[in-house]
Amino acid sequence: MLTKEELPPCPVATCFQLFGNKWKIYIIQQLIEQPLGFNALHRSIPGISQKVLSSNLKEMDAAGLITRTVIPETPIRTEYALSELGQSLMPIIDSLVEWGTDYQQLVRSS
Amino acid sequence: MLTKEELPPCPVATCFQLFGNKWKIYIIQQLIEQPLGFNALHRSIPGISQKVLSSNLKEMDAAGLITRTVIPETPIRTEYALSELGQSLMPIIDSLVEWGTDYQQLVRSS
DNA sequence: TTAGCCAGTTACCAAAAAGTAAGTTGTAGC
DNA sequence: GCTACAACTTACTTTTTGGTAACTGGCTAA
Repeated sequence: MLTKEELPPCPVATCFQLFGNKWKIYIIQQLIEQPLGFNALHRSIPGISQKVLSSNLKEMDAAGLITRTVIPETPIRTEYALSELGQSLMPIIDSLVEWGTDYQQLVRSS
Repeated sequence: MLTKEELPPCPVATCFQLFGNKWKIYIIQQLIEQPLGFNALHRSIPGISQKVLSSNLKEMDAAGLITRTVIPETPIRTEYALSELGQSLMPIIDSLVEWGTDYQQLVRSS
């Protein structure tokens, strides 16, 4: 979670700080389906670099949106999953998908 | 509205292209209250520069989210207002405000 | 005629975000 | 000992975005 000092006064700005870029939303969308390891996540999001994936995962973990679990299998794996807080974003994601889909149809039919 | 070529395949990416930065959301939030002229809008959003306001308004007008009306009063004014499409974003804004507020309370109480 | 308001634009600079590609650590199987 | 895989990190460059501040141009009221 953010500290009180990092928290913007505006609720919407808070949202943007936490998940206001396309990569974070894509990561959340992937993790809705199932928990994934780093490389699996990397493969499932076309175009993202390892560097950007890594930094976004760190920020989302710090924000409390996802969990990072090291699994002592062989080879050792790291599993990223949505936290409860992350799950609570699903209605927002859903409404974005719905609105975006409607807009696409509007454009395509014009 | 965007053209078919500018439209990303992913609905969420479409959303980000149209209103995926804090300034655009702030602009929409201001215009929910009432239509505003350029300078009034500029004064009502602390920290935004005229340049960035101007370019964001252009993009949002092109996307069909807002309307731009020149009013032949003296002095001549330009009025920016939410279009019907822009109004349809209100549920998303509302859910962002709600989620952001909840998160803020979580942080403040921890 | 000069000062002021509205609605911007322009040129230039700084900061933030993202892309590229190679390197690192650790473990395991052959 | 070599190869492979998972999970990253690092150094460097490019692109995008945003900020500063000054300027334009139409109109008006004193």
